[in-house]
Formats: sequence, C-alpha cells, structure tokens
Amino acid sequence: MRRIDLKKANAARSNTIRDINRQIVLNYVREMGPISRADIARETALQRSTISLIVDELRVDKLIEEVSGESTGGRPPSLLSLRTVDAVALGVDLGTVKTVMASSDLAGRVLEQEEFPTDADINKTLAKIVGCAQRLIGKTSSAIEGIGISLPGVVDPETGNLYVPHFNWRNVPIAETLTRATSLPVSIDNDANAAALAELWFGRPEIREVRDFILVLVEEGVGTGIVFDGQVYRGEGGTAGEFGHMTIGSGAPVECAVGSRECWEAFASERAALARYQKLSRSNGSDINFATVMDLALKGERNARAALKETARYLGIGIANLIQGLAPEAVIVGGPIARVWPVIVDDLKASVDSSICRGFPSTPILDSTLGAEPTLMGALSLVLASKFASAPVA
Amino acid sequence: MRRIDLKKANAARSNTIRDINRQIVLNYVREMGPISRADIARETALQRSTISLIVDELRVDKLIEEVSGESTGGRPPSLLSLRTVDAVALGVDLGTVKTVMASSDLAGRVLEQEEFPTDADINKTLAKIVGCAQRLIGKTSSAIEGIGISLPGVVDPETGNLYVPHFNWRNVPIAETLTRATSLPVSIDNDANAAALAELWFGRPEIREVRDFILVLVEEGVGTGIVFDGQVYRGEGGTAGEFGHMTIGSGAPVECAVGSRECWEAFASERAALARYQKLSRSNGSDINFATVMDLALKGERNARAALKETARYLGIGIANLIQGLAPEAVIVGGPIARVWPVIVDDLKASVDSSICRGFPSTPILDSTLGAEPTLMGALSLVLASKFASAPVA
DNA sequence: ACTACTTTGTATGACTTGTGTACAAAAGTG
DNA sequence: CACTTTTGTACACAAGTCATACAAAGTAGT
Repeated sequence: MRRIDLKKANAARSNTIRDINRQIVLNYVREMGPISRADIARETALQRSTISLIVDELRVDKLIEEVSGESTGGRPPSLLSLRTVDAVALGVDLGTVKTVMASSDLAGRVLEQEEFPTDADINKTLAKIVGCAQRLIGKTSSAIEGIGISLPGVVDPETGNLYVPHFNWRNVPIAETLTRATSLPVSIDNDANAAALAELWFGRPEIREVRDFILVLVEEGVGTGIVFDGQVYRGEGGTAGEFGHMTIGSGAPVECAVGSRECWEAFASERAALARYQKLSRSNGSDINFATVMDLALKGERNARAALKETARYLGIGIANLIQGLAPEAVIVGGPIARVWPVIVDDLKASVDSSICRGFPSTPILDSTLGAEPTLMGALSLVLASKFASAPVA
Repeated sequence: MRRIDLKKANAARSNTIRDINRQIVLNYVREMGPISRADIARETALQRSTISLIVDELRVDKLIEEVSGESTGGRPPSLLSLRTVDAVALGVDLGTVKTVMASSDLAGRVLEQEEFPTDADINKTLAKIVGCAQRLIGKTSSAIEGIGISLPGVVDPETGNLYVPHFNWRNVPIAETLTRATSLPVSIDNDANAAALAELWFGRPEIREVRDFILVLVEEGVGTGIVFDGQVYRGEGGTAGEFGHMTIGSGAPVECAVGSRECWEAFASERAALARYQKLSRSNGSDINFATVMDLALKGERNARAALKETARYLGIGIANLIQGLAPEAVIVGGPIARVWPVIVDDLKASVDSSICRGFPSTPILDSTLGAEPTLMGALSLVLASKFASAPVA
C-alpha cells in the first residue's frame, strides 16, 4: 500500500525487468551463496535459462565468480559466490577520539586497516584522511569503487550539509576534498545510521532476517539508527534518529549537548555514566574516562558496576518508549558500552519490561554483532549496500 | 538503498513492466486529472502509444473515464479522470461511542452515510454493522469492491488478531462475519493508522506532497499513525504507533489504560483534559464529558480553556519527542480535539519549540484536514488505497 | 563396461511490452 | 482554403522472459 511518488517515479522500460531480476539474483548469491543457477531458478521461479543470462552479466561486471560443486546425483553444479578477491570499498570511521580507516571486499571483510587520532582541526584531520586513503588505495591492485564516511553528527543526504557538534564543524567540505584527491564517489552519513546500515546488511543472521529494527548507539550522546522495511530512515534533512533528545523525565546527572537535564542522553550516555561513577566514588579526577569505568566494572569494582547498571536502567526507559512507538522486531545496542554487555544486560531488560505498559510481545534486545567497530562497518556499508540495494521502481 | 527481502520478493515477468506503468498512469489521472494521454506521456517519458494501450486497459477495468477537452491550438485532447459514478468502497468507523458507516466512490467522496451507537456487546454491534452494510449495498447499483474498518485497538495485519481495550474485545471475528454476510473482502486497521492512511491519500495538497509524517490521534487515549516513504508503518504484529505509552515524566492527572501515571496519554488524552477541568472547576459531575469541555472552551469559559491549554502543552512535549526522533516533514493532530484547534494551537506549538533541543528546522504542525471524521475516511482508504498503491516489486 | 536415470546448464522460437516512426484526426491561424 | 499544431493510433523492431528441447556430466544398477 505504498503511494507512488510521481515526481521521482520512473516508468518501467524493457530493461527495468532485467534490473530488478539482476539485483534479486545478486542478492541470492550474497545471502545464500555458494549457490547454483538451478537453485536460484527454483527459488525465484525464473527459468534456468534466464538465470544463466543474468549470471553472465554479473560475471562480466566482476561481482560474482564460479567454483565447482559436488553432484547430488546428476550433473554437478557450478556454484556461484560473491567475488571477494578484490578490495572494492574504503571506509572512514571518524570518531571524536580516533579515526579508523579500512578497505574491504564485496562481502564486507576488512582487508587493510589503519587508525590515527582525530584532530579537532578539520583541515589536519582531512589531510590525514586523504593520506591514509591514498596509502590504502596503493596497497590494493584492484579498483576501489567508493568511499564511505561515518561521523558523529547530522548529515543531510540531499544537500550534503553536515554538522559535528563535538568539534563544532559546520558544512566542512569533507566529501568534496576527498573526491578531488581520489576521484572516487564519497558518501557520508551519521554514525548511528551507518551502524544500522551495517547491521542490516552484514549483521548476524538473526538480524539480517529482520527488516524493522532500531540501533541504539551509546557514545558521548545517544543516537538511534532506524531501519524500516529494510532501509535506513533518515527523515527530513537527515535529522531523524535524534531520540537522544527525547524528554523522559527530569533531574538527569548531566546536561545534554544543548543544556537540558530532561533528555534521554542526559540520563543514558557515557557522560551520564561517568558522572554517576564520579559521584558514587567521590572522585573528581579528570583522568577517569568512560573506558576506565568499564574496565573497573569488568574487574568487579562496585561503584563502577552501580554507575553502569543505573545508566542501563535509563537506557531501558528510552528503549521501552521506542518499542512501544515503533514495534521494531529487534533493538540492538551498540557502541563502546557493548563491551560491558554482561554487566548491564539484566538491568536494561528489567527496566524495559517495567516501563512497557501493555502486554506487548517482548522484543529481543541484543548487543551489536559487529564487534568493536560497528561504525567502521557502517562506513564500508555505505559503499557496499549501494551495489546490492533493490532497483528503484515506482 | 533498500535491502531486498528474498522471501517476499517476486522476480519481474514481462507483465511486471505493465503493472508498474499501469499504476503510474492511474496515479497521474488520480492526482493530476483531468489530464490528456499526451500530458501523461510527457510527464512519464513513456510514448503516447504506450499510454494509449494502458489507458484502454484502465477503461476496461472501469477505473477511469474520458471527457472532451479544449484545444490548445491543435487537435483537442480527450481528458481522463477517475470514474466517480459508482460506489466502490464501504467504510466502517467503529468508535467507542458511535459507529459511522459510509459508501464512497473511487475519489473518496462519501455517497451514503449512516450511524448508530456502538454496543459494548460485540455481537449486537456486529449485527448492526451487517445490517447497515447490506442497506448501503442495496442503495447502490454498482458493485462495492471491499469493506474497510477502523477501530480503536491493535490489529495484526498478518494474523488478523485484534484487541479493543475499551470494550475488552479480543480476537472477535469481525472480518469473517462481515465477509460471510456480504461476500466482500474486509480489511481492518487501527484508527490512527487508518486516519494516517486517509491523510496520505486524500488529505489536503500540502500533506499529499509529503511522504513522511506522523498523525497524532487524540481520543480517550493518544495514538499515532506513522507514515514513512509513502506507506503506513505498522511494526511487528501491527503494534506500532503506541507512542501514547511513551514515558515523558511523572505525576499525570489520570492513569493510562494500564495504570501508569508516566505515559504521554496520561498527560495528553481527552481523559487527562477532562480531569484537569474537573479539578479546576471543582465539579465532579459525571454528566460532563470531553465534548462539553470543548463547547465551554469555545464559549470562552476560563477553566475549560485552561484545561485544554495545559493538555496541549503536554501534547507538545510528546510531539517534540517524535519530531526529534523521526524528523517527519509534518505532524498532523486529529480526533475530536481538532474542533478546538484555535484554542490550543499556540500553546501546543510553544511547548514543542521549548522541548526541542537543537535548532531543528521547525516542522509544520497541522490539524487534520479531513473534517470531523478522519477515521471514517481512514476506513474507506483501506479499500481505496489498495487500488492505487504501487505494484509490489523487489 | 554399459545402460538408465538425474541434475545442470544452454540454445531457440513464441509471447509480452515498450520504442520510434509514420500517419490520420481535429482543431486553430492567416 | 492551405498551413500549422496537437492528439491519438498503427506497425515493425528490440529487449526480456517462458517453455521446450537438448547437450553435458555426473550417479546407480546390472
């Protein structure tokens, strides 16, 4: 029951039918590969001959490759899988502390990786990124097809305008500079959106089956990446996902980025947890950061555990709001805090349960499946997902 | 960047291309009609000959009709418009107080309408609905193609399970009974979702241009209908939109449906406004209902106005949360409260502004465009929208 | 070793659909 | 009344899938 957008709708031509089927076949190879032409034909109800024609196209485009398979009683199939010998994407995970860059193959496997501290001076940081990109491009023999960048800020997908509160960068020409230096297309997105994109395309199987979920990225603030109907929802001007500024009560331990003590992120961010720890331990040392608190908690230190558990409780209240309002099939919690998942998971889930009003079916709440750097995978996904995404039709 | 759902994706056949273009042409006629074949060809960049073939199909299906137009210097066009001589849809707006039923043409114009009090006994109500449906069907010479029902409860679009808290109806066989009595397809949805669908397809032009918006339906509770990318988002089990149970503070004037005093609807529903009025006026009479309070406020009664304005303030807090999290292009407030829009609009907007943290672009907040019964139009839309919706493709 | 069977992948003509060009129809213009 | 403009239709052609036939390359039974 989708309404057609007449302004953007493209009428179908003869080749539209091939475009659609090509992407379907490619995705079968990606998700079920190695798989034979005959199996794809059975799954899609297309003819084997049609699949063969499409496969020929995909092989010419170097997206898939053939390996030989075992017979099941007849002629042995030639199995198709994604071509993963080449590096095709470059990802830039621009964080408030450090920037991580990597190259990856079509399947999202990281091939080369580098990192360096992020400089508050955008020009210095940009210079480092350009240098690193050129090094990574030089290390591979194949052709990189694009660069994806995730950063902690708001990015308007239409205009390219961006704003990074932590460094107070406004409308800096990151994409333009990088495109000029490398002649590659560059796409930029908010870190929570990028991480959600990564979970959608490269997360563990139980997430990949899911088409509606929310990723809650806990860092200095709290961001959310919203996935509806298998696509990241960006909202007007790319500003969706700022549920971190949702009012959930009053008297938070810290102020949010704009000075309110009623926002979710004032209750549930890393800064809130740190403030709680400092209050509990009566220490005020500026040498203590959130990573230290997590280390202490993992060692069993009482105050650190209490601070994290209290933070988890407020995380839960916000997550309960999202579950009730959006009924996602899953909620994923990502960011550094995923490291102490065992410490916080019980309190978080208990808080969600007690905040949910009706007898809703309980929604799975999971920690991120993408290891320590979901946002790096997100940056890579900005390039990779565009190759697999469904053909645009009305 | 949508991920293909391999389980549901249908590969494109030769006729897929026609299915897609047929719906595009139909929607041009719906939204821009009366319009000539030549104009559609120019807009879609399809050939005039192709448009002619598609138009022939649509005329055979009695979806559009031809009228003659004025020349602009050459052969005069024959203009196409939706065929609106027949009644095609039946809508049932099942409310907590009364049930309104109507038949409409393809363009959503109501042709016949009836209403009766809703009986708490589902069997009695069902009998009345069946009787009324048969009367309405008898009044028209054309063939009704389906029945849409909107009701204040949760409906699972997959299983058809439903739950109406106000009457404590659970899994009552409304659709089955009605289908058996009329042999027509029946679709049921939550009232807020249905109203959102109506705004999407039949709202005033400034809303019809918009593809991402939120409809806030204020009644006994507070429900939201969420529209993303031109489609109503229902969430898992059809339970999305229950932002009414979002925690926004504590100490609400009434309890929500499940006994919490922290939910948005405990602050911002009709019941909350009524409780505020009763407290202010120290009257406890059970003869006063929300409609009375609105009447008093429109006459200028101080306490009634104060109660409504205070309620609007809390409506604004919740709306601000939604704006920050979802960045819709517009927010529409619907339900009976739309009648006192001039009384509450300033307080509501002021509250939204003060609750929003960053300098977000200000989102238009509008009252419903569908008059007194947005949910009736919603019920009709359940049938009508399915005829115009985009063809399902991967 | 030979035959029968199974399964996979390819080749070929038929059908659907949009394209592009030509053309007829029906007005206005001077 | 001839010329121009615009609309709608007719027909050969191209792209794509379908259905069918067939070749290729195995296993299983005798």
